[in-house]
Amino acid sequence: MVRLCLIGSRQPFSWCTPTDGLASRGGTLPALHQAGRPLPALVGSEPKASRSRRRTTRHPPHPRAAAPAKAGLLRHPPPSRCCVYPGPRPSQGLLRTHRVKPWPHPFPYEHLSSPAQARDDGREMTGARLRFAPSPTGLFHVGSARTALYNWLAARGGGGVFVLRIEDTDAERGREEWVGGILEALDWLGLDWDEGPYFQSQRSERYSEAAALLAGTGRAYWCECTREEIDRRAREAGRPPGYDRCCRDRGLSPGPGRVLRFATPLDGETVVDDRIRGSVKFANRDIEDFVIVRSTGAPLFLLSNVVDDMDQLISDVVRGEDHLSNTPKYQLLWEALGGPSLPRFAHLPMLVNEKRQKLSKRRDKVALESYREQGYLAEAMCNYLALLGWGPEDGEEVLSKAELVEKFSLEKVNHSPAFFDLRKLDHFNGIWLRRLAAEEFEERALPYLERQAWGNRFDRASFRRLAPLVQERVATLEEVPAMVDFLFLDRPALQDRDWAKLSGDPSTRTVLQAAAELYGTVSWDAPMLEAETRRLSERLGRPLRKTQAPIRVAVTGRAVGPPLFESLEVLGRERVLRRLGEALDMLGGPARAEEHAPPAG
RNA sequence: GGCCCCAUCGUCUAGUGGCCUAGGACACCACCCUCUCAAGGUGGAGGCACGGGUUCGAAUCCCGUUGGGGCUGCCA
Repeated sequence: MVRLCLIGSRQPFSWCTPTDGLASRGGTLPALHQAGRPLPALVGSEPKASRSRRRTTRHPPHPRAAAPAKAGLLRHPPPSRCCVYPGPRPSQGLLRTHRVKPWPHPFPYEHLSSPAQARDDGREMTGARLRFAPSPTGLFHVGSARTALYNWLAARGGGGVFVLRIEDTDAERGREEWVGGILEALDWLGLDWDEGPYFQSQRSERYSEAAALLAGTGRAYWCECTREEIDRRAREAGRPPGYDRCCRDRGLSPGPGRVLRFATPLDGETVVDDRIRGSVKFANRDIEDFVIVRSTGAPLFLLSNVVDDMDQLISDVVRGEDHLSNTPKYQLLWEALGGPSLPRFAHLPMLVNEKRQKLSKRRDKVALESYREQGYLAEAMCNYLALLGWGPEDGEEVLSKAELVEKFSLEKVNHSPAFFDLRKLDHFNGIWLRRLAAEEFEERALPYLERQAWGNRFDRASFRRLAPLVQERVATLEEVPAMVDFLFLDRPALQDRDWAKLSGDPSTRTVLQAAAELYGTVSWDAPMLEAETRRLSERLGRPLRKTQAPIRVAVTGRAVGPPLFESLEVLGRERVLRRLGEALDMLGGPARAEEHAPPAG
C-alpha cells in the first residue's frame, strides 16, 4: 500500500498496490529493442467475441473496445479500486500548501485492469478507455479541470474506464507538490478515476525501449545540432525557423548532447479524424523531425504520451485543441511503433481570457484552488465548466454531475473557444449554495468562519440560527463571514460609508433613542421586534425601511445583511442595547430627543 | 513566415436547408415583491463578421475575405 498524505485533508489518499498473484514486472514485458520488430500491443487487438459482451452504447465502440485482457500482464485482476478514500471524504477544509510524500514512489504498473474489472464495480462497460493526463508543472488549471471533467463525463456516460496519468517526464519543471494538487483537485470536483495514477517518471524503461525500437528501425535518428545552430542555419538560408533534417542521414550513434529525432515521412499526408472537428489533413512534409528523447536520455511528451496510450489501452483521447497540431506526430509515432488501431480523438475548444487568448498561468487567474478558496462549490464549478464548450439541447443549464453524465455528448461539443465568465459562475454558485441542505451549508461555511480573526468568540449555535437567511443571500462561501460577523465581534465592524450616511442624517439620533427605549422592554423575538418596530416607525412618521436602516448600521455595522429582526433576536437584547448606546455616544452632540420625541403614550 | 483550428446577442450557448420575425442562460435596464441586501416574478434592449456562390428557400452547404486563436521547444 502506497500512501500519500495530503496535508490539509483529514484523510490520506491511498491507492492499493497488488499484493497477490500478479505477473512479475519486467519478465513479461515484450522485448522491444530488437531492430525491425514492431512494438507489440500489451493486449490483444483482436476482440474475442466470447468475452466481449457488447453493450448498447451511445457512441460506436472503438475497434479495441471491449477487447479482453490477453494472457500475460493482465492475467490477474487488479485491485477493485485503484484510488480510494478510506472512509468519509475530506472535509471542505481550505487548501493549504500541501506536500506529497514520498515521491517518486513505486509505480503501480501492474494495475492495468480489463474492462471486465470495472464492470465488477457495478458499472456498465463498453470498454472505452479514457485518460486524463496532466503534467504537474503548476497549480491545477481550470482548463485542465474542464478537460478532466469532459473525459470523466464521456467515460461515465458510456460505461468506460477513466484513467489518471501524471505526465511528469520533465524533471526540471515537475514538482511533487503539484501532483498532490492534481489529486486533491480531482477529488474536490468528484472526478474519481478507475485506474492510476500512473506516473511517467516510473516508466522510463518503457520509453527507452520504444526509442530504441524507433532508432533501430530507422524511424528515428540521433542529432547533435543545438538550437542555436538550427536557428542560425535557417536564418542564413532565409528559411522559416525550424529543423532542417541536417543529421537525418549522418548515421550518428547516441552520445552526449545528442537528441533522438523522429524521421517524419517526406511526402504523403496524415489525416486526423476528430470527433469534434471532423477530418483534419496535415501534409507530412510540414511536420518537422521532432525530438522524442532529450540529450539526457529522458523521453519527451510526444513519445511517452503515445507509448502510454498504447500500453494503457486508451481508446479515446480527449484533450485541448492546443494538441491538435501534435496529433499527426502522435499518429506517425503510433504507426512507427506498430501500434494497433489508433484511438479516437476529440479536441476540445480552448478556454480563453477576455482578450480571447489561451488561458495562461502567468497572466490569468486559472488556479482551480483559488476558486475553491473563494468559496465556490465543486457542484457549481463542474456545472459551469461543463457549459463551457457544450450546451444541453433542452436548455436546462442547472445540472448535477449525474444529469451531466446523462446528457453530455462529445459529439455535441462546440468548436470555438470559450471565455471563463466569473459572473455566470457566481450565478451558478448561488444556485448550488441555495440547494444545499441547511446542515450542509453550515458545514461548508464553517472553515470560512473559523479562519476569521474572531478567535474563540465564534459560536456555531448562533451562526446556525442565522445560517438559512445567510444562505440565500451569498454567492460564495467567502461572503458568509461578513454577513454574520456582528454576532462574534465585541463591537460591530462599522463600515465607513454606511456610518457616514447615518451620522450625516439628523433623524438618526431620534430613531436610535426611540429604538433603545423600545428594545428595553419589548418581548425578545423577531416577530415581536418587527411588529413593535413597525409601530415605532408609524409613530415617527417614516417608512419602516428608513427606520431599520440606522438600527441595522448601529447594531451590525453594515447597511446590508440578513433580515434585521432575526439578527437582533440572535444577538440578544443586552448587546443590542449596548450597541445602540455606543452609536448614540458616537453621534455625540446634544440630546434632542425632546424635539422629535413621539407624543407620550 | 509556415501549418492548423475557429467565427450566432457584451458573455456562455440552442440551432445540422424551410418549424427562425434566431430560442435559452449570465450580465444589463425597467417594473413587481420587499425591513436592507439577495432570491423570486414580469417585461425590455441586444446577435447569425463580411462578400460571393449553390438552392424555390441558407445562421445552417461551398468558395473567398477579414478577424481571432493554436502549434511551429531538449514544455506538456
